[in-house]
Amino acid sequence: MKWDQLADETCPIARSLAVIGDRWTLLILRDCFAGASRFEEFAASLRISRPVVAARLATLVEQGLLEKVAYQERPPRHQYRLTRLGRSLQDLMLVLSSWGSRELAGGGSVEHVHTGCGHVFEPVVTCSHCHEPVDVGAVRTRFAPRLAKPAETSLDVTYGRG
Amino acid sequence: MKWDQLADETCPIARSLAVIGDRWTLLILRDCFAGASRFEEFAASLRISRPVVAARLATLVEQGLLEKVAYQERPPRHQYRLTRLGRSLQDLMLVLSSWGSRELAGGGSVEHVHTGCGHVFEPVVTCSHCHEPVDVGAVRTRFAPRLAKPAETSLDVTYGRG
DNA sequence: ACTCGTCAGTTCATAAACTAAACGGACATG
DNA sequence: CATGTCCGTTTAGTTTATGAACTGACGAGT
Repeated sequence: MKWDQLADETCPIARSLAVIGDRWTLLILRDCFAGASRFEEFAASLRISRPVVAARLATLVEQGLLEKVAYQERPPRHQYRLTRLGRSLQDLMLVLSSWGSRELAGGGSVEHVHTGCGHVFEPVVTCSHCHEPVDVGAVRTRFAPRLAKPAETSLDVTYGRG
Repeated sequence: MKWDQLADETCPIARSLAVIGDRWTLLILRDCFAGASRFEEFAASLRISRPVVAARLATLVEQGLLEKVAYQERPPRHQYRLTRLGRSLQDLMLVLSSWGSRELAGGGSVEHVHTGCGHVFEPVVTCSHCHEPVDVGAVRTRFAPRLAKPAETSLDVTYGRG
């Protein structure tokens, strides 16, 4: 499988990763959520090579996660801003941040404040039907019936085989 | 910044990506959640080069997300199974899958069933304090006070500058 | 006018990562 | 003894990323 064929996969995880699965893309988006908007900010924050910053920003604009907005004409200057689609990754960023803080060495160096209630919080993934937190192991994933097809390997199983 | 320095960052998103930010790692983990456990299953499912499959599985074992368990001695055969740490990525996988289904072309080709209530559901990220869904834009991220330090660029802002 | 600095990239040569294809060993089957 | 399966490794070639330097448009200072 080539990287750029991933977008054509049926699996939504594969399609998501085709957009944000690049090594640096989520770090660029993190900086966007943190308020960064200019080329030099991303380059300084990530300390990766400038061609890569330029390439990633270009594809993010192309994919509609960021938009390039001119804020002055002379000299031409613009900022990269999150679109609605880009902002829709907030849930993912929260869960990713929370996982790293909870599970990895280094601990929780950042806090998230819910402006709705004003408190520091951790994201809790709940069920849209019963509103209870979704416990580890309490999920089965299957092909949606309308698209069911003979799969190469069945996905209609829980994890852990033996 | 080099890829392998990411694990030493303060930011939990950077540290998370040091573990799962590789191009293929989340696809391998997806297959694990779907029940895959053997080398040939991963190689067939991902259709990426076998050395990369071997390398990714090895680092996942090293990082403690998978464990390599012998299931027969002669010939020596083993399976890769999710550890507790690996299973703790369930939330992330759900949110990633849901985002792809909702926001990207291709639609929702898989469904998640919550075995707690028995219904098909979408993951909803809620606030651990007030239990309300966390709306887009309703989050501020800041350095945790005990680790507050003069940041190169302040992270204590919401997204969208101008 | 001349030099310096900022911003947003691009170009270039080199270094790292990935790739397909073939090979290896340890066994099982026929 | 030949073939097949499983789990990789080796090899050689291609792709991608890297740091460093460069371009170009402009503004500020002298």
